[in-house]
Amino acid sequence: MERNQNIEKRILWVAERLFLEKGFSGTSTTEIAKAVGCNQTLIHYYFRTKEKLFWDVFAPKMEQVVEYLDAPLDEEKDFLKKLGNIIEFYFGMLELDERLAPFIVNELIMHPSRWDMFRRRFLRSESRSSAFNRFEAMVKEEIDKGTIRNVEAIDLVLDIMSLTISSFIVAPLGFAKGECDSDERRAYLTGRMEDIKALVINGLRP
Amino acid sequence: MERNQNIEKRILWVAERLFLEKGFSGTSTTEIAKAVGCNQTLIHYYFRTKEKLFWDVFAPKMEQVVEYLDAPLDEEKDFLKKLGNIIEFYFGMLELDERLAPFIVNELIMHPSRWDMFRRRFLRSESRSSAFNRFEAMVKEEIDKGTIRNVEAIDLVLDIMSLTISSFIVAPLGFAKGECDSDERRAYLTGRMEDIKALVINGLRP
DNA sequence: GTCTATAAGGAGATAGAC
DNA sequence: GTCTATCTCCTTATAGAC
Repeated sequence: MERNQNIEKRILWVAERLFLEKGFSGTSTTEIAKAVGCNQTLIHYYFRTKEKLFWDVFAPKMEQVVEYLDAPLDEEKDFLKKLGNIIEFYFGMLELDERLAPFIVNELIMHPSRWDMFRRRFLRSESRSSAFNRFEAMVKEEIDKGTIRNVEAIDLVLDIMSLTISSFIVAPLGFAKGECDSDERRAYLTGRMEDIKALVINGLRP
Repeated sequence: MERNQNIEKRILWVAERLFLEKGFSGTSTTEIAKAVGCNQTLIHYYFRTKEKLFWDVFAPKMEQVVEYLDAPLDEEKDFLKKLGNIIEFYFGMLELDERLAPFIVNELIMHPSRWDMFRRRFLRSESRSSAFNRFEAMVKEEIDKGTIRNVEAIDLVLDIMSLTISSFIVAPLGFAKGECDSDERRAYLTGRMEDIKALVINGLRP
C-alpha cells in the first residue's frame, strides 16, 4: 500500500536517480520500472514518452538553478571576494551531488539542443535582472575602476564553470594520487577549488 | 574492386569516424558496416567484438598523442612563453578535428576505465622522460627562481586542459553570439585561446 | 573472405483486459 | 490505475554455406 501510493512521484524520483547515474540514453524505461517496482507500461501511461519523462524530471531543476545563481552576487562588496564566493558557490552546488557534473556535460554533448532553453534563460539580454546581466555590469564597473584587467564577462563565467565542472569530472578518475575514497575526494576537490580561486583572482589583475 | 580491397582498413577508418561523431555506445556495428558497404558480420570476422574494434582504432592514436606532448616543451626558453606555446599546441591539436574534444570527454565520463592506460602513461613517474615529468621539473625550477607563484604542476596541466577542452565543447553551442558558422567558430576559439593564455599566465604571477 | 540466416536479447510504445 | 500480451525495431554475435 505505502509503496504503491504516488507511483507517479516515485517514477520521477527513480528516473532522476537513474538519469543522473547513467544518462538519458543509458537508462531504459524497463530499468526505471524495475527499480520502482512497477510495470514498464505504467511509465508510458503516466508520461507517454521517455523524452517527456526526462523533461518532467529536469525542467523544474533547471528553473531552480537559474534562480539560485543570483545568490552569490549579493554576498560581498569587494568584487574579487565576490568572485571567490561565486567559485565556492559553484563548487558547493556540484558537491551536493557528485553525479551532477558528469551528467550535465554528457547531456550537453549528446543532446545540445536540450540546453537551448536553459542557455537562453541564463543569458537573456532583455532583462537586466538575470544573474548573468548583473554579473556583466559588475565586471564592467570593475574594469572602469581599474581594479581588474579588461575581460569579457562571458569568458570569465566560462572559465569559472569549465574549471569547476572539470574538477568534478576528473576527481573520480583518481587523477590526484591513486584511487579516491570519499575523504580523499573531498580533500582533492577543496584543493582544486583553492587553486582555481587563486588562478582566476590572480589572473584578473590589471 | 578498388573499394573491396583492404576492407579491414576501411572498417577501421569508418569506425574511427563514426565513434568520433556519435561515441562508442551511439555507434552500432550494423551502421559501420553500412557505411563501409559490407556485411555486418564481416566486422566481427575481423575484430571479433565491438570493444576490440574500438581499441584497435584508438590505442595507436593515444600512443601518438603521448609522444606528441613532448614537442611544445622544447620550443622556448622563457617559461611563460613556453606555457603560451603549450596552450596554443593543445588548441591546435583539438582544432585538427572538432569532434575530438566532445568525444574525449564523453568517453571519459561513460567509460572511465578505458583511460587508465592513457593516464598512467601520461603521468608515469618512473621515467623522468615523460612529458609530464619534464613539465613538472620546469615548474619547480620556476617556483624556486621566484618567477611564478607556488603551484602544483598537475593542477596547472588540469587547468589548461579543462579550459582548452571546454572551449571546444561550448563552441558548437553558439554560446558566443547566436549560431556559429565555421569562420565565426574559428574566431571564437581564437578569442577563447587568447583569454585562456592571459588568464593562466597572469594567474601564475607570484 | 564474404555471404545468408538466425540466435538471443533489449529497446520504446500500444491495445485491451481487468 | 495497473496489468498481460504483443508489436516493431534494433542491437551484438555466431553457425555454416559458398
